[in-house]
Amino acid sequence: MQIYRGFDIGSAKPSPEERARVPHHLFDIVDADEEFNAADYGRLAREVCARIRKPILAGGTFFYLRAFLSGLPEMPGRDEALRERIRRIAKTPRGPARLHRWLSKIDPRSGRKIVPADRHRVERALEVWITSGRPISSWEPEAENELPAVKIGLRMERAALVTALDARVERMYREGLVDETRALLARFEMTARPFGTIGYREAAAVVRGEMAERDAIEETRRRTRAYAKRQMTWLRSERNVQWVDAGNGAFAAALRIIEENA
RNA sequence: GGAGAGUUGGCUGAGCGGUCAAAAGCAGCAGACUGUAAAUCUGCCGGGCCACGCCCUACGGAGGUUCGAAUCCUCCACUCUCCA
Repeated sequence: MQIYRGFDIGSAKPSPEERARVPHHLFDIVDADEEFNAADYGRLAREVCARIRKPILAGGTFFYLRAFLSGLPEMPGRDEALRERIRRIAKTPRGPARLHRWLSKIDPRSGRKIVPADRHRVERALEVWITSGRPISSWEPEAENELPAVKIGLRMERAALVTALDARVERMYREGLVDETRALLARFEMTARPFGTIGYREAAAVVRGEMAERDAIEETRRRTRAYAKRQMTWLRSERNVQWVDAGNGAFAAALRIIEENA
């Protein structure tokens, strides 16, 4: 989210002061209507990190982290025209089931792993098949060549986390998330990707008069909590994570871990 | 004071004699994650078991009708709307 120019409040970008103090990279690098994905991020991040002595990655988009640390298999990229065709089929009555049957036929392994309702994954798997003639599951991830890194996971008691999350959403709306969204909607199509994300999806509904701000805040809080939970799930299965309690001592504890591993 | 509507699992809310431990959504918990990833999706979700079957407790309370009730009847309690 923070790669998108103009999507500042809802993506909780660090302030200009913070960014002046510590050089930040790969923030504000694309507009909302430009195509950008995890593979792009992984490539760019590797380039940037090669120039930096001690790069620190901060964030919770762990798929992007993986794309950076481990890289994604060398398979075909995104084909917008093709995706459009697949999506058209998906919109027909029994579309999703048909697409999934097709997938199961050309790639039984993916058919088993991906459920028909998971439209993004069904779409991508078919896209890879159509453009390359190879099932997506035949591309093995590069074996164990993860970039060396010290992984520090912040940990917080659930109740305190929820309180902090709620306050964060409240603050975003107070700081003008709806106005920011209105201005962005004037520049980009409503279908642009970032308008579908937590915070912006609801703020956009407010701008369009489809949702009361109170309800939008509630919905954004809900989705934020669910997102935090997904991040925890991901982090729990991530290997070699060193856990640090969030709060006052966190920074010092993290530094200690980094020095020990230097 | 009169007329009507309602009381369902943590919440919202279906059900209107059996197939109901009770739809659906939310919340909660767990999980997945190969180019949309702050996206997309999955499972569990009253309790207890020697668990693909059984037991217990459940649909405001107490009785009743029935082979059988969340569903019908009676009374009670509470809530809401309208008329006074």
